[in-house]
Amino acid sequence: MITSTTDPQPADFADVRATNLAVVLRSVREHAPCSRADIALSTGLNKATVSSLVADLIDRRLVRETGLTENRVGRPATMLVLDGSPYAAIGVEINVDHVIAVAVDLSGERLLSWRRSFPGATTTAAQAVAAVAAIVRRVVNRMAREERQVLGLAVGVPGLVGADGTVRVAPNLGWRDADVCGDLTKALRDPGFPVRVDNDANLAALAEHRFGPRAGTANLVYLTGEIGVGAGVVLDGRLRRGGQGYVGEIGHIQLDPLGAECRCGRLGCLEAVAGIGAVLEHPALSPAEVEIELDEVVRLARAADSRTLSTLATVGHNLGKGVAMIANLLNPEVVILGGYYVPLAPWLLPAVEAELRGRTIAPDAGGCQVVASTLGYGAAALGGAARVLDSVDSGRLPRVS
Amino acid sequence: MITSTTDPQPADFADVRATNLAVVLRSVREHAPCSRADIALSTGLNKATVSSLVADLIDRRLVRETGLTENRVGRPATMLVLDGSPYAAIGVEINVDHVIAVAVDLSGERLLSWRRSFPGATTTAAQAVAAVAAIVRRVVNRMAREERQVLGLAVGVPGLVGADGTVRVAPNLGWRDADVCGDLTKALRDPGFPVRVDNDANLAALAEHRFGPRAGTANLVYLTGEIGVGAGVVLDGRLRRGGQGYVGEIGHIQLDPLGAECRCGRLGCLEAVAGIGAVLEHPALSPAEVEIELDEVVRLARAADSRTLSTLATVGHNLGKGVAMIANLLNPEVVILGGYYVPLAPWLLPAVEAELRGRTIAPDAGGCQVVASTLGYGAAALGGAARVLDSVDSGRLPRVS
DNA sequence: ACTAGTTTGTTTGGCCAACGGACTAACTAA
DNA sequence: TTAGTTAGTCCGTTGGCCAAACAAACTAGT
Repeated sequence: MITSTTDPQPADFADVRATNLAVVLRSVREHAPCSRADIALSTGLNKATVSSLVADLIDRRLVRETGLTENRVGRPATMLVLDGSPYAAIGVEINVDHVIAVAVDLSGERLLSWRRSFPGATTTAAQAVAAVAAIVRRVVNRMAREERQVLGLAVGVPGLVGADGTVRVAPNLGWRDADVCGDLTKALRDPGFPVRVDNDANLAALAEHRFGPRAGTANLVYLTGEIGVGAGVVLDGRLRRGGQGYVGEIGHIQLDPLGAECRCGRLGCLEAVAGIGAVLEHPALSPAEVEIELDEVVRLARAADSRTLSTLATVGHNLGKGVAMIANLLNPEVVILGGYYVPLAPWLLPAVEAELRGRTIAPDAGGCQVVASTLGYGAAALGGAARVLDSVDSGRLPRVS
Repeated sequence: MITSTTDPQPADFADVRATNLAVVLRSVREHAPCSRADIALSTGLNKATVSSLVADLIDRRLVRETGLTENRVGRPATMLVLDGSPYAAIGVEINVDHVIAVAVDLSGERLLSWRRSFPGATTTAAQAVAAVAAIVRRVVNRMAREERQVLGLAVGVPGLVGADGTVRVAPNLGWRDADVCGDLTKALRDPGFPVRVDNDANLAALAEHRFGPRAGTANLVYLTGEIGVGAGVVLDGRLRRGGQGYVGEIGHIQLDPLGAECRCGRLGCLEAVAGIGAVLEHPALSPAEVEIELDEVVRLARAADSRTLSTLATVGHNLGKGVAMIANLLNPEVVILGGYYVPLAPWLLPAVEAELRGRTIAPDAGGCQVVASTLGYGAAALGGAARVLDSVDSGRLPRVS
């Protein structure tokens, strides 16, 4: 059955065409290299229809023919692959002290991955927007030199982002009601591609959903382990944002009424008892110092320093409470730990899993697994690119040249 | 754009037709009585197309012409309404000591609402299935006498229900791994309509989503207040079930590590500190006794008995912690309190709202409101019927006779 | 009463996209 | 060389939407 996202939308031929173009595009992405006959078989579309759709995709330079099969019975098949060269999707993430920009081609191949530090300790929204605009302009120029058309840009911000791309609150950046999307669009002056702003955890979840080892998992949750803790939630194959776009704000849920005081003033927030701050000795460090001290923690843990191990176990158990909450409420197939949790995962995961299993009412934790992200730093930026590719995959193809 | 629920599904004409039939059907449901021209205007479909679609719906007896407009300029319009008479949707809920069966017609009009108590104190799955089969047979007979075709049946069970309709665990019923859906289908012997089993909170959420005062709200959460506490979650307009169907199992999330002991053996579960058990004096009562004692609590609260008010305030604050968790993680537009929470709502809601506002990181609680359900007992049964109507609305129309 | 204007809903013809089957193309195997 | 196999195109058909013309049935104004 056809089901439109916004319900009362009628369908016509154009929709059928767009749907089937997207189906074929996804099929090529999944099975490349493959022949038209393969696509017809795997999608159930008629061979003639597939030929027509593929011709259309080739016209749009989304798909490319690449040689023939050999040494097989029957007529050789002309193989199809996604055409990587003519397009690019850009993702950016804004962090406390730096921005990361990533560009990928249509097949998800990473074209570039740039990082730029902010000069000062704190950054206003306007400064950040200027920095993002600058780096994006450079990326766009690079793409233009490679004769790629930019399909879109998505920017991840650690904070509450409304549906319109306005940043309502970003505690770690100190922002409030900043129209990042509007300002950025203005700063880029008629960029010719859509610009979107989203929560960093949301985009990182999308990155895992498209590029991670568990790509394609219909229900997954990504937990950021930065200064703050947030979650990106994919349910039934799509990112869920809720009524105002604030899904996954798990950082200040109280785990223990008698727990440590959080930066937000409340007691026992997940962020306070299971955030990176609970791992390190000295609170309120700069990001660079955090990394240094984190390395030291890893070194001590490797050396089986008992105090470090006990701290990590405590944090792991606290984190496990949070993961169990997610498992009970959202029943994902997998919860992916990102950010600073990744290097600490060997010591955190046992405690997390123990808590998860002990606290979920569903047998076997509802089939929920916990893993550390393998995407590395810049997951949200990569997710921004995934966001752009998603919109292509769901049928917003670039106009034929 | 057309977006299929299971992604790689290609579309063809039949899909366009089914989509547009459903669009017109929903339009009639929403704007009835209305003319073909009204539908064309509101859906954007062509007048000719609407005529053809309406003719099809009339053939299927889903829609009926009802008189002409008068005293208006121009040719009088033939008004259309949903045809209530030829179909029925059945919903059933299984409770600890009784079952409730509800039938509604296509327009949601309630045709009957039957309740049947179980004889013994406890009921096995087999006994319950037999009782449900018996009451459903009687409902089906009644519908047959009224010459209605039964479109489907959905049964709500308070427990973990897998995607296949198997009840994995139902603590309050004492069931484990009961194939309720399979057994019920067998007991009904080729019923000629689809039989589904779902979690009671899920169905109640659907009931609110279709019939409640906040019907149509894209993101809502229903909280059951029975012996156990569970949540049904509607996000982006659809019920979300997660990986194995266990979304919303909030009852045994720990609110306070030092809280009261729960029936599950853990400490400080939501169910233990905010369930109905925390309101009443005597734990482990039979459902009938609970109702009696609940009436007494309401009486005392009305009389401003200070101990009762303080108990309710405590429970309200605890419940508020749970609602805040939901608001932070899922960001719904509304959380609806059901079951035993409804009569207690006047005393619970102030505390719940205070906690909600104090514990949500998003400004204004992310736009989340808390209200008491107005659907009364049998919400899950009504939701079962809603589940059946949903599948009609999304395009699974009954075959033309 | 008659005409002009308005609105409804049907009819007609055109268009578009998918489909099935026939057909051509290009290979392997014997 | 021939038979068999597989790939992809061509062509006529089908089905559903659309635009526009048209018929139907009313009100309003003279």
